[in-house]
Amino acid sequence: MPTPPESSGQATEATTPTDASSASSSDALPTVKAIYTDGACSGNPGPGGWGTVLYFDDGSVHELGGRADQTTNNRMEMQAAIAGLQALIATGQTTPVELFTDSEYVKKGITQWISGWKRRDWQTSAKKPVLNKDLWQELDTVNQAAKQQTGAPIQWTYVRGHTGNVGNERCDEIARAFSQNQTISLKQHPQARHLNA
Amino acid sequence: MPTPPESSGQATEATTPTDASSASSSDALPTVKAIYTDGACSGNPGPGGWGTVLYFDDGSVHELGGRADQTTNNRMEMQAAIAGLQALIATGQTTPVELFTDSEYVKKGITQWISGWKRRDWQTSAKKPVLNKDLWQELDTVNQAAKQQTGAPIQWTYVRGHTGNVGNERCDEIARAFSQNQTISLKQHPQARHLNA
RNA sequence: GGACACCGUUUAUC
DNA sequence: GATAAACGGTGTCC
Repeated sequence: MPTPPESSGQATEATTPTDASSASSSDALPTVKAIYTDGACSGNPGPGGWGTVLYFDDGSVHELGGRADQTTNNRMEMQAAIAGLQALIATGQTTPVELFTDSEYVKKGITQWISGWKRRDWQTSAKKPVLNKDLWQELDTVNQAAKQQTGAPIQWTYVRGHTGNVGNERCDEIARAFSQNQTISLKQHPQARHLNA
Repeated sequence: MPTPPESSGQATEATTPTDASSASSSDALPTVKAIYTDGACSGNPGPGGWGTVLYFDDGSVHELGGRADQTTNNRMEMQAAIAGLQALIATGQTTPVELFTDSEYVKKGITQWISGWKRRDWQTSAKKPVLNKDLWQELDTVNQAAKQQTGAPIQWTYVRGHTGNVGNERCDEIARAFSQNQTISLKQHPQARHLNA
């Protein structure tokens, strides 16, 4: 089983169902209703992983994950969101989506703080350089592209971590598995294989 | 364990080694090479603490700390420096010393700004009264006395805070402990007990 | 306008 | 216990 490449949206060990149970035999993808994301990092900084799950309106799901050898918790949280939005964009979907994260850093960063950072040329309110600027810009790009394509801004929703939320727990599982280089079976939508970056 | 008195150079809970390991059995103090200082203040203004470490040329150290119920960060930074120079003077040492602080306020205040303040009768360049004049005058006095005694001006050196500098980090620990009224063991040089004001 | 420091808060990751 | 990051504020000076 190949290890997923560094820090890229990548699916490992798809369950390869013999047939799509809920998607009938059509080639059309169901609609993405929700995206869950989470990041993990052993040591922080240290080896990290991220997990993302797309929930479709027919009840099916598509799971993604990735890793980085040396990273931080916050970067992995961002990567998870970037991968989710990239996959969403790849579906060509034109209806709005809600994205769930347990990171206030990611949620507030993309919805509140980023406008100030642009205004101040990527300086924090304390006049220090904004960290993870590369990923913030990437996230900003896909966030705007998703808004454009779906006709509505991504609805960013914070969910408290480790409180039993099924979507969040599953992403946590995926993220942690990738961060520890463990193999994990990702549920992959048969009509969504092309979403794996 | 008694709480140290308000705002005085005071040692708590000396390690009371059975013997001075590196100072042999002589009564002579080793030479102070460096003095580190730091201040802390919960709330700012609020309860504050300061920490000072004298580093001797034989590798031994002598630590000091103190607190104030209601003060500011800058006053505590100044107190730490005053205590360090008072202790230096008490040793009777006649060789030059370097003093490290992470406060540009203290460093520039004593090395650059104070001459202008005296010239302008303790008015800032904006014609407002210089604050903390009491401590500036005290610091000026010990700074000059130390220069006189050691034969060279104190070398005031700025060190960036929280960047892993061992001396600075230790002073930070002491200052914060005193500001929060926590007990902390100060390493005390056996031949330097009299340095505790 | 600039600089340094000192806090307070929040979430996550270990 | 510690790190990763952001926000808000004060203490002080030039």
